[in-house]
Amino acid sequence: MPADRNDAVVNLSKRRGFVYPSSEIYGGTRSAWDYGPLGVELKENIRRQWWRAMVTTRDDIVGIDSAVILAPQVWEASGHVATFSDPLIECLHCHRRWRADHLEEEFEARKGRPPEPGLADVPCPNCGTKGQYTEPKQFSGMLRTYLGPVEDDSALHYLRPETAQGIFVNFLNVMTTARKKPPFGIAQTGKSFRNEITPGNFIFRTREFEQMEMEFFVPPAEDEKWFDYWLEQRWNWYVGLGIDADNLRYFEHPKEKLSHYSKRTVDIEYRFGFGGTDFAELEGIANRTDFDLTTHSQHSGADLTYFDPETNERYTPYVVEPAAGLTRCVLAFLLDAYAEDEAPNAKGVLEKRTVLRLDKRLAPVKVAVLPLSRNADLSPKARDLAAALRQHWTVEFDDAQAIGRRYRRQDEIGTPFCVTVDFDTLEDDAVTVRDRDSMAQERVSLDQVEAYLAARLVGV
RNA sequence: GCGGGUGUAGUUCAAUGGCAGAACAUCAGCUUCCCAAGCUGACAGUGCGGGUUCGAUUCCCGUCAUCCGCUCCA
Repeated sequence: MPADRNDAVVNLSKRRGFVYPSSEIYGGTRSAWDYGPLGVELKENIRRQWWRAMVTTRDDIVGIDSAVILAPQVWEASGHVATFSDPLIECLHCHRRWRADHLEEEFEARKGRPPEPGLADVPCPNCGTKGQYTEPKQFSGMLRTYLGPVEDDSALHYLRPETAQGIFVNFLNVMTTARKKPPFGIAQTGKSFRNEITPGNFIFRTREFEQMEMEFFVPPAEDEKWFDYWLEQRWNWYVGLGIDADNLRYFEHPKEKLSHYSKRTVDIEYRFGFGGTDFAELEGIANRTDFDLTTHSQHSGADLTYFDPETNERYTPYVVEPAAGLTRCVLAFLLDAYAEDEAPNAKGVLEKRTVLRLDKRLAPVKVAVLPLSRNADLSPKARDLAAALRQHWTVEFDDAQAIGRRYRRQDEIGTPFCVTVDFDTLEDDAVTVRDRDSMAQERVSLDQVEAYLAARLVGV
């Protein structure tokens, strides 16, 4: 049911306020999506868990928040201006589009001879027509903007296509001010922008998206050891937050298709199940070698080497980079949490129940306070309780319509606990706490509710 | 960007060259109401722009969005 599940999740996202089409009242723009009240909570909870796992619970990684718009020289040095664009050609006969370099290489490879320049003999893989293509057109993956009053070349700047470069250019700053030495890491989350040819599959591929990247600087000889370490760490992070391991897999990039900076790249893929995709990339772990620090050193003139006083050696650190898509994580966690089971209704008939089995740490709302009915005696008590709990967690108060309906509403957005104030509460000062997954209820005295929930909401 | 499909309440679907309907959802109210119950009521729609026509949601053109494919890899 992956296709149905995906439709259901897209639908739920809109209906309950996780994700909306961007600029919807003007017809929408396909480049991006907006995150609603629940979506922003989920996204920030994912970010918080990542930051906690990568930064605050470790003494070898620190965080930064660099600018989206960096000096244009950064992107020239990083190789993005040169290589982050593809030569696209179109067959004049069938109008299919191809990457000129790929077409040439594959054709020559089949003939078993070294590449010759030109596409004169190369047949269109679709219709077979030989050599009839438009001129190659450079399609840049970077978004441009012009800073200042004059739109000329000197004002041209780029929106970052990855957060990583903001880390590399701050390598010296961080190393000296945070007093770190390799192996150590610098982490950053934030927006990145890519002029994707085709955005699509809901929030999977958008032109504006969020990343969670960490650059781990290590002695050159230790790169492979740390690469394996992060491969395992990152897998465990997903599984630890509830992703079904059967829906994850590693994908080793073939050597000949590696990015310009990479010695080895392994993706962690999730079974998104969209359209033509089955598994698709959630996070890429790359061995960027000393490529970035070396090139920035050459272009800027800054010395980006590290001198190790213990071994008396000077070296340019190698970099192992786990780069995750935060917005893709939102989608993966939503898809993986979505479940339908059965629960009896008021008449004892089994009915479908939709429930997001999100990890408690990720759930957008932790507790819902629900007076059994809208009643002058119950409401004040329930509101006071909600206000008290709100000091610690995200809390919803809901007294509209039947109690069963309200439980289901909370199930659908993944709220782990519902606290019900009923007429007995007025006598015994106790409330009912209901668990999302088991639907089991427990009577807890009012002065114990906070402690009861705190014990079950650790690490949020 | 190219080829093909699709655009009707929040959602899922009807209908029509001449007043656009339903279900569910939402909101208000009633029933001491613990798992989507019942009853009453309310809000709410032809993606946008142009053309043909006395009249267009319906036919035509454009545009925007979306789905499938080529390509993009967080």
